[in-house]
Amino acid sequence: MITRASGRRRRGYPHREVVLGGTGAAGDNGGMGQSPRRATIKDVARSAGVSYQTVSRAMNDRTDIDPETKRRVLAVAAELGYRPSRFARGLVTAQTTTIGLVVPDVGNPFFPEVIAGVIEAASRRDWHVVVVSGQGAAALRSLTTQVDAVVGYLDRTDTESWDARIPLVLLDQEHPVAGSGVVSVDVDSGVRAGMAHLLAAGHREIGMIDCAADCDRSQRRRSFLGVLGEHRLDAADSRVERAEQSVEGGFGAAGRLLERHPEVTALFAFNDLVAVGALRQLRARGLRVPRDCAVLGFDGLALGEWIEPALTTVRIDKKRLGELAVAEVERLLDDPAAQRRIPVLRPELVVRASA
Amino acid sequence: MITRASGRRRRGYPHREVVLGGTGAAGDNGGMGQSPRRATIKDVARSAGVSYQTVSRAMNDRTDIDPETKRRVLAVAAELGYRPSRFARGLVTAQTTTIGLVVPDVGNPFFPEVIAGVIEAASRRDWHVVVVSGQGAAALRSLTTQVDAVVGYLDRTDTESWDARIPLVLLDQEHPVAGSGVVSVDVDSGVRAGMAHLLAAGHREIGMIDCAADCDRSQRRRSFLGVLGEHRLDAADSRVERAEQSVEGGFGAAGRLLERHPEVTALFAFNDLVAVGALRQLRARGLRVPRDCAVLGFDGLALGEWIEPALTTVRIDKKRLGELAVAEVERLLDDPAAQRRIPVLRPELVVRASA
DNA sequence: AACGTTCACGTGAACGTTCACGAACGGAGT
DNA sequence: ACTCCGTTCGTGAACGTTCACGTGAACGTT
Repeated sequence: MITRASGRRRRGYPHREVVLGGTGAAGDNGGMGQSPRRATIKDVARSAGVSYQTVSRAMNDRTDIDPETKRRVLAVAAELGYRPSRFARGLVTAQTTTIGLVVPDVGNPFFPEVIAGVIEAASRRDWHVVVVSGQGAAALRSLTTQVDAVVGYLDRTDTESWDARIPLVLLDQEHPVAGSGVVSVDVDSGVRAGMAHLLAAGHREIGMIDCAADCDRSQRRRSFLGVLGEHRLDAADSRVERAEQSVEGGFGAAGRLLERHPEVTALFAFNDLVAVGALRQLRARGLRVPRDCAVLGFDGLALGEWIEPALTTVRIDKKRLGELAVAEVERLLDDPAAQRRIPVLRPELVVRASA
Repeated sequence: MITRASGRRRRGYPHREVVLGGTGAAGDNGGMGQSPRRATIKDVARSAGVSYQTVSRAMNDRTDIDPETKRRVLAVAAELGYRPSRFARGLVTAQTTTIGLVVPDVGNPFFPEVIAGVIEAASRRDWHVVVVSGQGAAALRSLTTQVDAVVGYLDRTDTESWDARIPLVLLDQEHPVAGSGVVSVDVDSGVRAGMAHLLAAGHREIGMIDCAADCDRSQRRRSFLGVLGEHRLDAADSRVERAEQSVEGGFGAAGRLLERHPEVTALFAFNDLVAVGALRQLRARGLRVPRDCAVLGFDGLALGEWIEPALTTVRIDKKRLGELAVAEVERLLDDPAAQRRIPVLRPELVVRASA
């Protein structure tokens, strides 16, 4: 009963892939690999001599289909390279929500831990997570059409062109954007806990390695200088050195700081990565940690306990940060106009060997 | 004011939404937290007194729309909490391909680096990446309906129930699955390079910390024992201790190994995380590295150069691993029946302080 | 012989969006 | 007056899938 030869070719009207191809033609599908048109369920049906519904039944392991028919349909589907369109399917079935996650740099171990937290929280809700890395603004735009909401560790500049078409939850951003949610970290209390520890150990000459100038998170420095001021200590800005958020950045900044202020006996770092760099700088200069100079990190990365000496740090519960962000997304998705009550995560001092 | 109300509506017949709208539930939107039905473009159109096409124009910043109309439509859309369905949109516009990435454990820094590689390679093609972590089988199934292909660092057991509905590319899996692609790592040559380094340094009593028993990657051990045999050295299996792939696992396994074989002067670890654990164990026992006992890692994680002593290791170019995997996906997507030529990644010995 | 039942399969109708058209309108130009 | 044009908007028709039915055959039951 296979009478497919005649009905095979449809009309000669130009399929609109050509028009739309303008978007994709730019980069991908390089060279010859042009697939003229993706096989649809109807192509399979026609080729197998059945109706599209029967194909659907075969593909989805449904009943009401003869095993022999099913086998034949599946064979034809395989031969044609048929893959059901997830868009068409998603349109008619229950739509699983997908959230985007934007992180600036997967190289910094902080973010993988946040990613893990977000993924875990999302999968508890049967949600999916699209992770994009690299510079925010472009990533944001490309996500907007693909996900139901975005969680992002973004700078202020990245969110400037946000159209608020879908909910956005910012992680630890000191400058919230109108119409977006925020999960905040109580940096001030964290810095104070860390500084209290340093002061209690007798340190009076404390330097800080802050993030780079283009980073818009200044709470750590403000709290740092605030604490010094409250204790009537020299709160000169010159004791604050800026660094890229990397081991190399911390290494260099610690070097510059020690050149200018050899008297410092403790270093407070913007994050653990920078702290590790500082640690290496101190070792390179033959200084013992913590005897000659103590080092205090921030973030509480796992690697802090693997290095020597183990890093004293202010830990942020990244799993929980992710969970809170996802919960915030859920709230925003349910009711975009809901009352804003910013969840705040309180960091915790973890005393190890380095301070 | 606009005087178009009468002229524009030629026939006032109720759009047949009435049938659908008959679900009275749709009316009480916003009462409880439950959103009974998501607002569609037609809801916005009706509420704003325009056609759905005009709403579409407003939402997509298109021309052919009066600024005033646009403003009103957008206001209505915001009020109704309207968000365009990405499925409906994806159905009609160019479908951006999305790939899933399954990694067993985001806690192991190896995977974030692979993730970064995959994401980077994907974004070069304007693709999206859905990252799922945790146990494979369930994750795989949930992904199948959401993505166009899957890249996974999976065990054999995870892929057993794979239906091959969409392409699957396995990372460094020694047991490929029928109908899936593979990106392989030439573990043997890596192990040999590392062992050659140890042997050249005079080590003869070499122990190994392998992965746990339920891990199906045995190439490292096979090559390790093979090299020993070729050099007429004691290739006793007793010098191979198994460990969970974590710092703690390596710590414990190194302890057990040293108890049984105090004579070993070098340790070859399954991966860098395990190697770091071994390093800690050695330090805990007062042994100097590499003088008393050398340590050789595998993977080439960034953290290897941050610790003390810096870890000598066999580096896998994870960026490239991701790139190859994505390229493989592209090939499979283009032509599922293409000739199989497994890309092989050759690791490289990085000599640092620990061996 | 007439009538239910089950099995295997086909037929409209959605789902929500964008695209290709065409139409109404006002303001010019001749 | 007429045509012509640009602006602004609406009307079908896709896109590819699943769902709720409907249908015909084969088979048994009354």
